[in-house]
Amino acid sequence: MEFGEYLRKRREELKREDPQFSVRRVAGRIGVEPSYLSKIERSLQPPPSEQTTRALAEVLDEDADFLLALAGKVSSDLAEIIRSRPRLFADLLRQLKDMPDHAVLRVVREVRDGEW
Amino acid sequence: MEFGEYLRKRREELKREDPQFSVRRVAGRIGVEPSYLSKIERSLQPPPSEQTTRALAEVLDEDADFLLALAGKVSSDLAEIIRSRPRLFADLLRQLKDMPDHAVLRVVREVRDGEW
DNA sequence: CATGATGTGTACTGTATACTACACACTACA
DNA sequence: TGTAGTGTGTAGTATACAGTACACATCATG
Repeated sequence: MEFGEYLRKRREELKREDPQFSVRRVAGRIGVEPSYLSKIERSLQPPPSEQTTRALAEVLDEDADFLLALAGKVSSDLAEIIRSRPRLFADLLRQLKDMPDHAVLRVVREVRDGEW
Repeated sequence: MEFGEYLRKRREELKREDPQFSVRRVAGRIGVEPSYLSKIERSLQPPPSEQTTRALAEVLDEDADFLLALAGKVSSDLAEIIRSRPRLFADLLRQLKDMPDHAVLRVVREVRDGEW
């Protein structure tokens, strides 16, 4: 699903329970013009900046990394991590690229549990 | 060290052994104007596009991921990997962010050697 | 039935990105 | 001494990014 399409679906869903989730109100809360948000939701504009996407994620109670991915972006803190040790993390990611989720999760878990 | 500074150092180093590595010749090989490359090397221009940075890496026999990192960028194939499973890889990277190289390398090695 | 809120269309803006084009002064060397 | 090559300065360009500003028609309701 596209970014705009997803956004509209999610916002409409929340709006059914709470009229606060109108285009205008949400636009107000994230600090952009209503017409701009409207266009984004209908894919007449490309996804907004990382900052605005993060604000949207917060308001719509969505995961920021997920929403940024839909927007075709990668969180700048992740980019920063990679840039700090590019060869190391590049190798790691290319290695894990096609591994099933559970295998990757195992790495996360083992590292977190300090088995190193 | 900055991108431009590094570039110049590396090119000059190669030039000492081979006059092919003049600003003009290198610019020609990577497909940009000499004055543009000159300005980049003196940090009068920001680092070039990913494509041009890759071409530079090839000509200067440098690691592309390393050079892209110096340029403040992340390889688009890595961004693509993250975007394919954003929450998974975001967790992974934030978890490994402060781990020493050898710990991460151990993961890379074990995955490569098929112990999964 | 007036009033407030809603979604959207049109037009425009400022800044950044990623360069090109060309002229110029200098150097090497045949 | 002229000619080929070198590095660099100035000026300009096309495209993308990230929006704003405002008017308009529609809808709901008190």
